[in-house]
Amino acid sequence: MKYQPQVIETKWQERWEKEKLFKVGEDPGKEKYYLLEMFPYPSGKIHMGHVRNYTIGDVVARYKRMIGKNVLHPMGWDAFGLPAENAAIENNTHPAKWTYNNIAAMKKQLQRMGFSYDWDREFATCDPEYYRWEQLVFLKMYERGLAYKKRTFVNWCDKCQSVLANEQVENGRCWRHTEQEVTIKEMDSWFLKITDYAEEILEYSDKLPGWPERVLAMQRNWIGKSYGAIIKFPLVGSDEVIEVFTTRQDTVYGATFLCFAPEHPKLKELIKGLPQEKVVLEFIEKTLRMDSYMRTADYTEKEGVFTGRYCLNPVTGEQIPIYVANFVLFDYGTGAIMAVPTHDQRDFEFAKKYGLPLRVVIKPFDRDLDERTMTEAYVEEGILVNSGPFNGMKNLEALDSIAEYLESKGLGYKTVNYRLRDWGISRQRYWGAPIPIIYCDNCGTVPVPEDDLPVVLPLDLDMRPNGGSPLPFEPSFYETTCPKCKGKARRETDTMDTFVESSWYFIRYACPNYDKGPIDKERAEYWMPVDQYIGGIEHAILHLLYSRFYTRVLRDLGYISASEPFTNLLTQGMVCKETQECPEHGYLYPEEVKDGKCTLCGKDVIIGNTVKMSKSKKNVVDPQKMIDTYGADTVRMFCLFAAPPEKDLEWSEQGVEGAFRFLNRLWHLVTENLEEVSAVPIYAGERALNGAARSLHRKTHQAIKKVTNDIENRFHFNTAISAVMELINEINQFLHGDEVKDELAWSVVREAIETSVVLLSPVVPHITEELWRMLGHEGFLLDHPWPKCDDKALEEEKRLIVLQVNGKVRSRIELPASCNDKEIEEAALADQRVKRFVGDKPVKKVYVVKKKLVNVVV
RNA sequence: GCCUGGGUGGCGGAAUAGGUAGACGCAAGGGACUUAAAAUCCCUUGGGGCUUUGUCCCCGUGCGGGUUCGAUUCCCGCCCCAGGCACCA
Repeated sequence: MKYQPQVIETKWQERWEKEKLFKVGEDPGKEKYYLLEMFPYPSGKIHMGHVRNYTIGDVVARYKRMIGKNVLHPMGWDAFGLPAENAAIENNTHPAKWTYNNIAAMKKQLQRMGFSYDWDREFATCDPEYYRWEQLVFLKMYERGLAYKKRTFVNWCDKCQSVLANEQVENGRCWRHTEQEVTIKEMDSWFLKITDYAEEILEYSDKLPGWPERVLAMQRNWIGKSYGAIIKFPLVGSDEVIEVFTTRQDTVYGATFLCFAPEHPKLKELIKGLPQEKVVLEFIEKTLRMDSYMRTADYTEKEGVFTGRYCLNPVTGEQIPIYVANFVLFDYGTGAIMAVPTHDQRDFEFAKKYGLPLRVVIKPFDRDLDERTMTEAYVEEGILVNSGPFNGMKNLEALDSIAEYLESKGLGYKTVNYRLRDWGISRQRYWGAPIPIIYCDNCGTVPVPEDDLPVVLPLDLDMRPNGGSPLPFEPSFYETTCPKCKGKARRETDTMDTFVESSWYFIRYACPNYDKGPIDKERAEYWMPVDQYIGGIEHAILHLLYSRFYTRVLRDLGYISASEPFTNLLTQGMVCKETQECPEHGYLYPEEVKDGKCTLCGKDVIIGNTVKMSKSKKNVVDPQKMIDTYGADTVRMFCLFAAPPEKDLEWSEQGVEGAFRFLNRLWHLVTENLEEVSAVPIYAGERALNGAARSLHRKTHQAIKKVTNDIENRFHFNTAISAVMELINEINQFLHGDEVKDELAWSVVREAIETSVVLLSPVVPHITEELWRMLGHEGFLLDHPWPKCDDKALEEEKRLIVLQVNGKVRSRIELPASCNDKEIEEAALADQRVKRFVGDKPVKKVYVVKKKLVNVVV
C-alpha cells in the first residue's frame, strides 16, 4: 500500500472539521492552556514564515491537549493596513473585497496544513464588530487623558502618505518601506500615553522569566530610563528660565553654552526681532528639510548658529550664549541641553568649531587638565575643580550633592527621564479604524457618544489614484452634526495605527462574539493571560511593547485583571535559503539556473549567502507547492526537524525529501507488519522480557521520556523527532534480527510502533491518524492520552562503564547494574587496558561516578 | 561605542546537573537488488599517524590562560559572526 499524503490529509482534515474536534469552551474543571501564534496580515497566501510559526504552535497545542489541558488555540486576521489600499488601486478593486478574498484563500491554506484552530473564534480586525470596541476603548482613554491630540513634529513616510510612530522608524527609514527616508513634519496628531506606563512596563521586564532575554533587553533599551536632573537657566532679558535635562549635573559649573533643538517650541519666540532671526530661521528650515536618515547619520556634521540670546549659568552666574544645533533632539528631555565641552565629546567638537569657551571642572585622579591643550573631552571619573563648594569631591558623589544643592536654591531638581515617547496613532489612511472624534467650531473636540459607535468606515468609496486617503474628500463621511450643540461639525478623518488592533486581539479571542462590550470579563478571566505566545522577533518592540501597554490600560479600565498579556514568549527564527546570483542578471530564480550557469546568458552563477526568504532575493519557496508535492505532514516535519525553533531555519529541498522518506518508512513499517501486529495485544509488562525485546521495550520508554521532556520543557522538536527516529530504527533492526518472533515479541513491537505513532502525532497529525485507525483504534489521536514513561522499563541489568586513566577514555566495560561503587572500582582496576595504561605507576586516586564512569589517577 | 545572542565534522544540528564529543538527518563514497535507471535496503564517513591496520596511538568543540581527577559545559582575557540600539545630553 502506497503512502498517499494528499488523500489521507484531506480526508482527516474534513473529519476533524465535521466533528468540530478543535472547538473549545471554558471548562472550570480543567486546567486551561492558551496557546497563540501571532495572527497574520492577509496578504494573499501564506509564506514559509507562517508555516514554521504555526507548525511550532500546533505541535504545542496538540501536545497540551493530549496531556489533558483545555487548550485555546485561535486564529484570525490582522486585516487593516496599507497593502490593501495599494492593491485596491493597482487592481481596481476595493480594499475590503481584496482583504476578504485573501482571508478566504489563506484560511484554506491553513486548513490544508492541518492546524488545530478553533475556527469558531475567527475574526478579522477590519470588521466593525471588532473595531467598534477599539473605538469605545479609545473614548475611555480620551476621558482619562490617555488619548490626546497635539500639534507636534512627527515622522512622515511619503510612501505610506502617513505619519509613523517612533517605533515604526528604523534607522531613519520606514519599517514597511526600507528604501523610504522618513521626514519630520509639524502636524496635529493623536497620541496614546504609553509614557504613563513606562516605569511599570520597565519594572515588569524583570518579572517575565518566560521571555527571551534579548527581547526584554531591547524593550528596556527602548524605554531608556536615565537618572539625572532638570536644571533651570535664567534667560537674560526676561523672567523666563530655560530648562535642560542632564545626567551630568556634576559638570554644571563647566556649562559654557546652551543648545536648542531646531524644533524647540520656544525658539521662534526667543529670536523675534533680533538681527540673528533670519539666519536662525534659515538654519531651522534647512535642518527640518533633512530627512531623518541624513540628520542622524554618523557622517552628518554637528552644526549650529548663535540665537542672539543669552542665559545665566545658575551656579556660576556667568552669562552664556544660546545656540540652536542640529544634533539636539527635540523630543528627548526638554529639547534643550547644557553644553559642557570639556566633559562631553559632542560639546567639545561644537565648541572648537565655533570658538566657544571651555572650562575644566573634573580632573583625573592622577594629573591636571588644561583646557588650552585638551584634544578631546575628558569623560572618565575624577575630582571636581572650578566648582565652588564642590571642589575636591569625587564626581560620582557630587551628582547627588549638586542635585540637592540646585533643589535647595530652586534652580532645578532631580528627575528620571525616559527615551520612550507617547505612541502616535494617527494615520492619514483609509483602511483603518476611524478615530471616533468630531470637531465642532463651537464646542471644539467632541468625542462621538458611545451609543453612536461604531463609526463605520464607509465601503462604497473610490480609492484615490495618488494613494492618499479618500476620507477627507468624502463629505458623506466627514460631514456630521455636533453631538453637543447639534450644529454642523466635521469628523476626524485619520484612522488608527493598525498596531492598535493587534494590541488586544488576543483578549477578544476569549469572547469573539460578545456584543455588550469589548471583553466578556468572565471568559477573559478564564483564558487570560496567554500561556504561550509564538511569533517573529521583528515585533520585539512594536507589537509586543504596545500589547503590554494596552493590556494595562484595559486592566485600569476594569476589563481584565491581568497586567502582562503573554506569560511565555517564543520568538522563532527566520526561514532562510541560499541565493543564486548571475554577474549580469542579478538574483536568479532556481529555474533560471541550469548546471551552475545562468540560463539567460550562460555565465557562471555565484551561490550567494543564505538569507531570509524574500521576493527581491528570489529565494522564496512557496508552501503550497511543497504541500502539493509532499503533503502537509512532510512540510511540518521538515520545519521542526531542521533546527530548534529559536534558530534560523535553512530551507533544503534535500532535507524535505529526507522528511518525506522518513514518513514513508513509518508508513511501510506499519502497513507491512499490520497482520502480525494486529494479531497480538499491546505489551503491558505482564511477562518478563529479555534480549532484544527487552531492549526494544526500553528504547520505547526512553523515547517517551525524551519526547515528553523535549516538548514540555524546551520546545526542541528536532531532538524529539530524532528520538522517535532512533526508536523506529531499532524496531526495524529488531524485525530484521535473528530472534524468534513469538507472540510476546510481536506485542513488544506493537507497543513500540503504537508509541511511535502517538509520539509523532502532534508533529504529523494526518499520517499518524491514518495509521492509528489501521492499527484498529477508534477515536482521534488528539483525544488519546499522552503516553507515560514506565521507569521500570528504563532499568538496565547491565551498564556500560567508561574507564578513564588520567581523564582519558581508555576502555569500556559492561557490568551488572547491581554492582556497587567498590565492585565497579575493582573491575576497572582489573581491566587489561586500564592495567596497561597504569603500568607500574602508583594509583593516586580512583573516582567512581554513579554507575557510569571510573577515572583512575596515577 | 553599548546591549543581547552565538562560534562543535563537507552541511543542518546533538551532548538538558562538569563525566563516552559528533545522536538524528542531509550530502558523499562503496555494496546489494535491477537488463538498466529510479526507488529501496546494507556498510563506511572529524583530522592525522603507524615497523604492529589494532578492543592501536596522537590531535580535535573560535584563540590564550585558569579551576578540576576530568571542561563543548564553569571562571578570566581576547578574536570573529549575527541581531538590536545608537548625536539619548
